[in-house]
Formats: sequence, C-alpha cells, structure tokens
Amino acid sequence: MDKTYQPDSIERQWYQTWEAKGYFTPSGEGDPYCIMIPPPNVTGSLHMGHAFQHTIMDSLTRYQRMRGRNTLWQVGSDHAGIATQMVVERKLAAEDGSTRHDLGREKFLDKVWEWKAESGGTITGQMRRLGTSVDWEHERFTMDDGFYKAVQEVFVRLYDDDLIYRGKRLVNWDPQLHTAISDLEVENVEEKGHFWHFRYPLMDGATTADGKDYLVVATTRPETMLGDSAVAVNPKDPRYQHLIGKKVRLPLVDREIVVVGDDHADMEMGSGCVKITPAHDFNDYAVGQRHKLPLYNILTFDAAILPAAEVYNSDGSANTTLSTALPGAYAGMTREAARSAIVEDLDKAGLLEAVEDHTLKVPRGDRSGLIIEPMLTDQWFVATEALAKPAIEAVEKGDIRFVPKQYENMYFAWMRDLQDWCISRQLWWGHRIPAWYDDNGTVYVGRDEAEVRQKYQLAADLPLQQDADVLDTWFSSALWTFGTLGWPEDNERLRTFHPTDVLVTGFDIIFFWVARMIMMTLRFAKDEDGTPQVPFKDVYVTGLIRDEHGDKMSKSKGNVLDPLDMIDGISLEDLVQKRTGTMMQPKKAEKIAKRTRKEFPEGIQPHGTDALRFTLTALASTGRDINWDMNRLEGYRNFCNKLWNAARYVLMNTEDQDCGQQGETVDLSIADRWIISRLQRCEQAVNQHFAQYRFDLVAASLYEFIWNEYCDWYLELSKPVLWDDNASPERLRGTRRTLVQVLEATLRLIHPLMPFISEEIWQRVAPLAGQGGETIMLAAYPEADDSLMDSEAEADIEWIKGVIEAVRNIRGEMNIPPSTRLPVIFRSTTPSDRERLDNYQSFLQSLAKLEAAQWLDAGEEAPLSSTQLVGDMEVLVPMANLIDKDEEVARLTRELDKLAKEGQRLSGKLGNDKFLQRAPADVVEKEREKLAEVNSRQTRLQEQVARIQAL
RNA sequence: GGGUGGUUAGCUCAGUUGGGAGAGCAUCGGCCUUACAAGCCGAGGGUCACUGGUUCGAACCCAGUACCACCCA
Repeated sequence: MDKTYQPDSIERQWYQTWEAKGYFTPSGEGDPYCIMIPPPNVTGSLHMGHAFQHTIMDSLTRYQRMRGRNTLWQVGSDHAGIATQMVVERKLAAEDGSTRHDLGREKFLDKVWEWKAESGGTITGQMRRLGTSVDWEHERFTMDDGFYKAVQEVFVRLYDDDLIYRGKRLVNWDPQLHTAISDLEVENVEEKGHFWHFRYPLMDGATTADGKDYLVVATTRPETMLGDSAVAVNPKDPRYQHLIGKKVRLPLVDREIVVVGDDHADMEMGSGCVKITPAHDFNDYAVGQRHKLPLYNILTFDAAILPAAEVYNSDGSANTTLSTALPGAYAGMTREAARSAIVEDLDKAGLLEAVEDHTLKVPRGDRSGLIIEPMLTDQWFVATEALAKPAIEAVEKGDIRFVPKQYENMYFAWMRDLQDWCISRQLWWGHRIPAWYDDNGTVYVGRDEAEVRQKYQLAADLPLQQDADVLDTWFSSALWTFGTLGWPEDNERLRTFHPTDVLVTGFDIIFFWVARMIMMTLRFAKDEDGTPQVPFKDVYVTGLIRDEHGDKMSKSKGNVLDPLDMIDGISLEDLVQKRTGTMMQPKKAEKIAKRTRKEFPEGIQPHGTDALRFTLTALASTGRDINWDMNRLEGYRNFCNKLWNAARYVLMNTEDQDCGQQGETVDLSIADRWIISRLQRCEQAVNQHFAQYRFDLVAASLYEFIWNEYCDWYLELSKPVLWDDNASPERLRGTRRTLVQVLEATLRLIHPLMPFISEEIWQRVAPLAGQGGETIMLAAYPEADDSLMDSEAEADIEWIKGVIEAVRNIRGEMNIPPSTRLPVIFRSTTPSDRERLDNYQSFLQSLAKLEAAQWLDAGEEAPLSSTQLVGDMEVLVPMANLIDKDEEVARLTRELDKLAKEGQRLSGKLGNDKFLQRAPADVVEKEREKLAEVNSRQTRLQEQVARIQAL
C-alpha cells in the first residue's frame, strides 16, 4: 500500500468493477427496498445539491443492500421541457442562425433527440464519480416510450373522470419563450420601482366622503390601467362604502368601470382604493371572479400593447357587447414604453397625484430573465380538489412521514389552499397533449386519433387536429415512482418495488413535485385489492448547501463550488476561468476573480469522493441548510488518510502471519476485549442513527470510533503485545485476529458512506479476518452482539487511559520530551489498583514511555514528585532535575482552583434542602459522590503542595 | 402582514425524558516515538442572542423581544 492515501488511484477502477459485475442490480432476494432518484434535468450538470442528495441516497441504498434487502435505486432523468428546448435552440442559432420555426416541429424534435444522445448523459456520467450504486440497466427518461404511455393513460383517465379540463385562465406567461410556466420557474426578485397615484374621476356627480369627485388608485404597473374593469374599495371603509355600485370613468380609455366592495382593498394601504385589472394580475383576477367583472386583455403574447382589447366575460367566454376600444397611441408599444407614455399623458391631464419610490417583488422567468406577465390564455388544467383530499389524509394518517416533521406543516398549508394546476405548455419538446379538435373546436381526448374516432363515434373523414401543446414536465415527473417501474403495465418490478421506501429531496420542490406525486400516485397506483398506494413511506428533506458565508451558490454570484473539483482538485486559474468565463459584465467578473483568488490562493486540492461524501453526511443534520466548510472537507480527507494508514499498520503486522482465521485458540488481551466491546457499541449506535436518518451522527460515531478509539488507543495498545518477544502464540494470535477482525467490521460499517476506500482495504483485510465474498458491497452489515459487550474490559482500559493521560499531562505541562523515559511511582493505591498495575505494566510502559513503575506500600516515603490523580490513586513522577518546583506548585494551584469551584457548586447544591427533598435519590447520591471525590482530590493536592513548599 | 426554522468556542456544527457545556477545523506549547507531519502528545478558549416565567435544578420547557434565513400573501 502507498504511504499516503491516493483516492484517484482507486476510485474509478472500483466503480467500473462494480458496475461491470452487476452489483447495483437488485439481488432478487430479501425484502424489497427502493429509492427513486429525483430525476435530474437532462441538460444539467452535477452541483452540490445533487452530490448531497445522491450521497444520502447511496448511503441508504448500500446500507440496506448490505443488510440483505432486495435493493433498487432507480435512476433516470427528466426531459426538462423549456430548458432542453432552449439549449437546442441556442445551439441551432450558433450553428447556422436557424430557428425552430425554420426547421418545423418534426425536424426540430429530431435535433433535440440528437442532442440528447450526444450531451444528455453529462450528469449521469458525473454521478458515477460519486459512487452512486444505481441500477443503470433500467435507467429511465421521462420522454421514453414507456413513460409516454403512462402519461397518456393518466391524462385520458383524468379527463374521463372530469378531473382535467380546458379553460381560459390567467397563467404565468413568458413573453420571450411564448409559453405558460409554473410558479417554480418564476423567481420573485426584489427591485426598485415606483408607486404611481392616479385620479379616476367619479361619474354622475358622486363624491367621496371628504367631497372629492375622484378616487385615487395606486399602482406599480401604470400600463395595465388600459385593462382595468373596476375599482375596489373595502366595504367597511366609511370614506367610500356609499360609492359601491357607482361608476368611474377610466381615463385615457374613456371606459365606464364600476366601484366594487371587496376585502382585497386594504383600508390602511394608500388611499384604500385599488384598480382592478382581472386579465393582468392574479389578485385582481380573483376579485374579478368574485364580482363577475369582464376581463380586458390588452397585451400580445410578446407583452406589447394591443390596438384593441380582447374582452371576455368572467366565465372566460368571449364578450360581444362591451367596447374593445383602446387609445391608438399606445398600440404596439412595449410594456416599458407604454408605461412612460401613459404616466406622461395622465400627468398632462392633471390626473397624476403623486409618484413614490417603492421596492417591490418583480416576477422574472428563471430561463428568460424577463418579467413574467399574467396572461389570459386557453390552457389545460388539473382539478386538484378531489386529488388533494386523499393526499392530505395520507400524511395525516402517517402513511407518509416527512423527516424532519415540520415540513408536514408546509405541505398541509399548501395542500389546503391548492389551486388548479395548469399543465399545458406552449412548447414543442414534451409530451404532446392527447387531445384532438374538429373544425368547430370541439375537443376529443383519447390515446390516439383512432381511439378518439371510435370513442366519440366520429366519421372517418372528419378532419381532426391534435392539440399543439405539450404537458408540463412536472406532470410526467408526478408519475415518476410508478411510471419508471412500468405502469400502466402490471409487472413484477412494479409489484415488488412500489410503494418505494424513501424519497430524498429538497424542501423547495415539496409543492411542485412531492405533493403532486402523492396526489397522482394515490389515484393510479393500486394494490391488488385496489387499495391506493403511496409513492413512498418517508420523505427525507434536505437543506440547501450554501457557500461558507451562508450565501446561496449561484453562477451570477460566482461562488459555485463544483463537487467534482473537490474530488479531483482544480488549479486557481482554472477555477477563476470557470467562475468568470461566461460572465457578461467585466466589472463583476473582476470582483469574482479577486474574491476567488483570495479564498482559494492554491486552487482546490484533490480530496477524493470518499472524503466529499463523508463531509456531506457529517453535515447532514435534520433538514437545515449547510454552510459549506472547506476545512471540514480537508479534515475528513485526513480522516481517510488515517484509516488508510491504520490499515497499513494492521497489514504490516498480520499479512503472512497467523491471525487465527481457522478458529485456532486465542488469548485475548484486555485491549482486545475492550476494542471488541467498543465496536459493538459503535455498531449499535450506527444502526440506530441510520434508522432515524441521522447521518451526521452516523458519521460522528464512526469518526470517533476509528480515530479516537481504534487508532489512538487500540493500535497503540497492540504494539506492546506484538513487540513482546515473550508473548505466547495464543496472545499474539489473539491480538492479530482482533486487529484484522475489528478493522474488517469497521470497513463494512463505514462502507455506505465511504465506498471506495473501504472496498480497497477490505479486499486485502477480509481474507485475513476469515471473511469470504468478492466485494464489500455485498458483505453483511455489522450488527452489535450484546454478548461481546464487556464492561469489565471497558473499566480496566479507562483506568489504563487515566494513568497514561496523567503521565502525559505532567510531561506536557513540564515540557518533557517523549524521548525522555520517566520513572513513575504510585501512591494511595487500592488492591484493585495494584492488581491492575501488575497486569497492565507493559501497556503503561509503552504508551506513557515509562522507565520504571512501582507502587509505595503504606508508610513508604516518596521522593519529591510532580503529581496527578487517577481516582484516588496518586501518580508521581519524581522531580529530579526534570521538573521546576515553582511551575509544579503553579500547576497544582491551577488544578486546586478548578476543584474549589467545582466543590463550591456541589456543596451549594447539596446544602439546598429543596434539592435534597425533591430531586431523585440517585441524582442526589451522584452529587454526593462527586463532592466526596472533589474533596479527596483537594486534600491530596494540598498535601502535595505543602510537601513541595516545605523544601 | 401570516407561518416555519435558526441564534451554543475564532469558523462550521452536535447537544436524544431538564441533572457535571461537546466535536472537527483554527490557535498556543512540545515532538521526525519502527501506520500516518494529511501525523503524535498536551493546553487554552463559551453570559448557550436577550428579558421574564415554570422548576430543587433550564442550552433544553413556557411567554415575550431582537436579529438572520426561508415559505406564503
């Protein structure tokens, strides 16, 4: 083995071996265990969030696989409608300047598939570097044929059950991409803007309570006034309530609009009057629905002003009676141009009362970056009410559990106020909506055109046209758990692995994905007896990984860390290039470059996958965000190195030697018994923490055991045995056997978190430990054996550690180098101390670097010494010339100060009658013992100080 | 405005029915001791955000305040 741990020389090779040997495929034996990967966007590349979630999923998967479960981690990716279409459109534009419209739908889609074949595998390739043990043979894609079947089936059935309908509604409209987008794809960005206060003249001589003949409305979007159909006032507002039902003349447009009373108008806000533009604002739309207001659409799909409004009744039907007239001056203007023009014209007309500065949340499309326009369009919707009810109950009843639990509140809050779901998208890349229209616009829904003709008994020659739109990507993602397993076919895989066990995902998509999966799955996935199935039993919600200052990682901030760079390392120049290469603003790029150079003066060193995974698990506590800490990563890389070198030590002392593999008799030392006992406790803790999804505690338990117990103590305690020329063969064999067996079990224990290093070492250690099998991946996960827990050995080793630490402390405080061997004398010993001193002399000599050790009989005088206490026993290191008298007094005084404080605290407590009366007896007894110990320590140290000072 | 989570050592974070404040990293001192200097040994460092309450006893339970983050409106 190399002297230092070199992750790059082991990781890729092991992954290839595992994959080639088919270890990731479900075994077909044992209880099924299944995790569905949240399908990554096919255009995406691996970021820290993936690394985090994949590490957790892989740890769970490897853990359960080793426990003998029939384990499936289902992999696949998501076709990401808008993102993918944009990538390919951009590529076309760069190649020959063509657009998708030049190519036409069919040819464009061919280009998308071509792109997918070439570049769609980036992220899945990167996943392999993380060691993910997914079932590659059954990789799925939301646009593959089988999935299309599932999507169609669900759509048709929901339509037939009246749970899908088509209608004219407000949706988030992206004026560049010309499609509806979901709330998830809208980012609300805080930006500076204005509040404009306009006067809308009252008609028919009406006046406000204070005598004004106009109402003042405030808006952040003046241009939408062209589409106003009402002014709302609060019905309780004494200033205006008498005006409800009266009319206002909309300036510039000269439209008569009504004053309505609605709670939406906040009496405290501005004038208390709100203009209502139902076709261009979500809140106003709701007000419009309540008061049956007409809708004036005043924008084109590019968000430019129309020459004439399109008017609809509140039920979405076309209105033929109201005037569509708009002022000609604004026709064709952009939103921005129209805004300035309208404000200017109102000002000229004396109707601009005031302009205020105002910061507001501006909705921007996360792809185009443009301001999203609420737009009245024909769309397909899922009626969610009937689907939401069982979905809420499933969580209430505990059929689905969120970890941590508080996310259930978030889920309930959203589900109880659920809007119908707009599922159509005006894109080409995606699942085409299985609906056809005849020339009259009548809609027919079926699995294909032939089925539609049969189902609706249409003439063979009736011309039919399929709906041009596609379904929201989330519609297909909602079917992910059962769709990937083959539904609507009823096959073995589906029956075996559905419902799945746990979903690992981020809190940001609980609404958009998790909730919808629950709704769809309960409706369509059924047990043989027809009982609805949940998609998963547990939802483990992860937090966000942020940078070291707690900021979100984002390209525009230039603070992104690529997990692969932490695995492989990256030079400073490459890192700067990566962060600033695509940056448009040179000033910003410079700032980011500067900051990067400051934070990573040496670039990023390679740390390996295992260290990255261990860091991620160590930081994975209960669903909260993680501020990424490079030092932590480095610390765990060192931990890998520690494990690596411990293995080197073990192999050096056991390879080609008798380790008792054949069950030969052994004589176990107290250290052997102790480490075996500690291993059981570690196994117990790890299994318990896995069950509770406390990956941080799993990692901490393993770190503590490996470094602080196995390496720091056990390996050191093994040396005096192995180096003892007089040791019996049974004693040597016992220690060698313990060295390899404990290491071997530890490797299995840590394998789910650090798959590569554990496999690499295990291959060499397992045979020595008498363990068969060709891979650690399929070896049994360790379970604690109560009969091996040995409290006697633990107590003895605690005593040994106490003595060694006492001597080391004196050495440290007195600056005596470890090369100087020390004589040690023990005073005030009990029979048990003396027995231990006899038995464990060699351990003490080796680990404390003693020259000689002896105990004093009663009445025997000790030379003047430096003192430490182990329990009641005094550990004395004779001063000779080694120890400075004053320093020793100072050291003991510091110790006495601490004891005095502690003693004060304890006697205060024990002097309190109420404490004595009300605290449980065992607590009181414990405090008494503590005080007795403190007092006795004080006495001994005071005596010692007196002795030294008497000199 | 409503809701959720957070505030513990210089940094990143644990702290399980309330009973002696912990880890890693960083810092300081000493060490090339035949696995490991990516190491070993030792040490220092905290008004557990603040105020009040419950309790014999509060980092922990309750109420309120401040600040931060996120979600919703």
